[in-house]
Amino acid sequence: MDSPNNVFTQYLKANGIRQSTQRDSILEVFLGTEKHLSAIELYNLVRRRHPNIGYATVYRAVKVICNAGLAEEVDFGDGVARFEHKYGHEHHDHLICTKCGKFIEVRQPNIEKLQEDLAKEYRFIPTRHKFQIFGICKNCKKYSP
Amino acid sequence: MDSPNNVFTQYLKANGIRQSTQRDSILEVFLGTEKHLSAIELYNLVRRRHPNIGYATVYRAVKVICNAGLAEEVDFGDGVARFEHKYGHEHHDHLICTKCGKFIEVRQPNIEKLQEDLAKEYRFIPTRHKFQIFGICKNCKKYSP
DNA sequence: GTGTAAATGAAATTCAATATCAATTATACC
DNA sequence: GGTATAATTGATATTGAATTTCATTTACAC
Repeated sequence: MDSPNNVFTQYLKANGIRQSTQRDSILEVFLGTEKHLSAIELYNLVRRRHPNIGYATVYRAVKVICNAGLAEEVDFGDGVARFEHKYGHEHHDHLICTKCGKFIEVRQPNIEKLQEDLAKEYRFIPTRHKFQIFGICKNCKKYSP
Repeated sequence: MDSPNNVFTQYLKANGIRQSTQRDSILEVFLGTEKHLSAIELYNLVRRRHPNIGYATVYRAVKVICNAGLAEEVDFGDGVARFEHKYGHEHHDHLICTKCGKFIEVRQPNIEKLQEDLAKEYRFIPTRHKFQIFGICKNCKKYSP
């Protein structure tokens, strides 16, 4: 099967990385969220189940999960690395409100075309992209005309 | 006239910020480069002329220059904030090689259209965007087939 | 089971970003 | 031009996330 857990196990085996109770729990908790979590936020969630887990363990596990292709880092420009897992998510981009900090996930298939065009022109092999639009969301617009 | 120096002076006046020898020099040195500089890199350049200038002064000046609309922050995902001035530059996006770290500036006017479409759909007022494509540049491709 | 190499968790370190504060300097007003 | 005062400067300290270190524990190949 192609469940995230199988993908993860296979990735670990293929790279000589051992399975561990902690890392499995971290992945499980991570997949159970639908948020963009920083390492510390995920650490705090995992600690509910494993009060003795160390921050470094969570920090390292997130890196492994990203390398396994199950998550990716997103950056909203506030100096904190956040991570979103890809289970049940298509790729998407973000509208980021510079007033309240909220972000909206958006899908824009046409951007793939732009990426291909640029890549071809520069003989560049693209692996991923980030497209972020900064501005004022409709709520913030309302309260400061 | 509309020279960067005039824009800067006007911005300062309009916002009750004083003119200073140091800040003027920082702007001058910054505009004289064509690179994406971190605050420390710019600091080291400015120090050639002003050996006694403090890092904090450069750091603060860069923020003011950005607020004046003369530069913007770019982020290549390495944890260091870099700045590029806009004098003689149109807006552009970046192809970033994940192997050698080099980046290519690209212009892609169609992306403005995408931004407008998304903004309209979500009633979002966009002020700027970042579009980054990560991948392997043609040089790195050559040396690792 | 046993040996060994990887993983863990606590703590220390690093480093950019940012804040603090006394001394200095630019500007508005006289 | 002189003066008051509020912003700027530069040295230094602080913050906070990211990352490293290392002794102990654990997974797993044999």
